[in-house]
Amino acid sequence: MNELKAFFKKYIPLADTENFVRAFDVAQKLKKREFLLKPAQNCAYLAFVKKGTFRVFFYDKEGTEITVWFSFEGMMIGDLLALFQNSKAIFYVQAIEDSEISILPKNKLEELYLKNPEYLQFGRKYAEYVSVNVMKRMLSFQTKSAEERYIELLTNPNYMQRIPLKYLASYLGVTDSSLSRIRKKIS
Amino acid sequence: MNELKAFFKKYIPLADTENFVRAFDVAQKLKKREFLLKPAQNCAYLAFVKKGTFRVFFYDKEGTEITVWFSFEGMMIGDLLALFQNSKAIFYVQAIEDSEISILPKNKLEELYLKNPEYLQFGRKYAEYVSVNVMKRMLSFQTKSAEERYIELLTNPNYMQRIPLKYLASYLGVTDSSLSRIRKKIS
DNA sequence: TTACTTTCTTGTCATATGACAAGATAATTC
DNA sequence: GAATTATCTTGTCATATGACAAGAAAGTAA
Repeated sequence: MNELKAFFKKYIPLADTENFVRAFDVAQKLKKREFLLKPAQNCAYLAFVKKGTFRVFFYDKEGTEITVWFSFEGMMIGDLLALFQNSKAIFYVQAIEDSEISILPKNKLEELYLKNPEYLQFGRKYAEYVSVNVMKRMLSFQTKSAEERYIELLTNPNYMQRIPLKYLASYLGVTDSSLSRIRKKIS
Repeated sequence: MNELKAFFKKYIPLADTENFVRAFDVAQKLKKREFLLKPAQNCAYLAFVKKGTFRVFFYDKEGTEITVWFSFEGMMIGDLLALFQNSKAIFYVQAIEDSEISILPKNKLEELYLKNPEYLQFGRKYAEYVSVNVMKRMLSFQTKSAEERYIELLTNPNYMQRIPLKYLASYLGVTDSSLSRIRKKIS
């Protein structure tokens, strides 16, 4: 549970994380390519990545896979769009490597809220944390070229060493041939 | 206060909005082009637009104005990136027309939290609401062309009739000459 | 009105990217 | 190891967009 405590300490400071962290289910394993979630499924939970890598993606109207988000160990993963809208899952969530997660079911979370209103802060802080991340990513789309966005990722070995180019390309908003050319140009 | 109640009813259902809405300060007027906020200022509040139009913008490294967001009457406005990060303002918030706002100061909000833990849900629901909006805008950048994004806006007369092309252009992530050409092509 | 400022359009040229296709390279499975 | 699949690179061509500049149109103020 130490990784989880570290996550909260870093991103979502709470007065008492101990009990909160216990609300997560025991770890669960997923093989490479296995799905944690598919569209239309019930997604009333958040998952914490203990090991491995996940991606969130969907198919656009042309049938092309669009990767929206990645999560590496120490981060949360889920269909946040659905979670925050209280809808069924919209995206696929898939393990890119053999992975291990702990799940925090929504109903357990609500039990905690009743026990201790201080935990109500979790929901707010987490949503604010997500907002900030998505805003930054949106701004990078609005103001930077694919090349600049790629260069930003270069500093993070997780993206460079663990994510296949084709996933990275759609995450950056370009085709894989374009990203391949960008790569060539930079090196 | 009816517009405010309508906002909460529509976007952030709370058991009791009455007292919550009273926490907003009395209306305040801003002339066209006037600033509600500038970078580095204290932004410990959220504003509700009773009348008029606002935009959130900044200058990129080339010195070009980039408009990040618009708000029309019935919507909230503020430097949410700063608000959620507890930092000083990062963006300019400017009235595009003569406008009227009501401010909800953060400290008043916190008083309410103590009075009634139910209000703690506001912070979460608002941040989730913002997340969803920003995610959708991010997805539209990731998967759509400037032309498609512009076509989406066509259905909303607020954007078409009240926002100068040059603001719209940077909001869509293109130059104003490009947007002018897109417009021509469509008509 | 007249002058001035702001906003929008258009022209030219260079470049980035997409679509599509063919191969090359690497990884996985049997 | 061989076969198969997955991943990445490269070529060609068409198009969208940016940079820059000039001018038209609309709005604002004296």
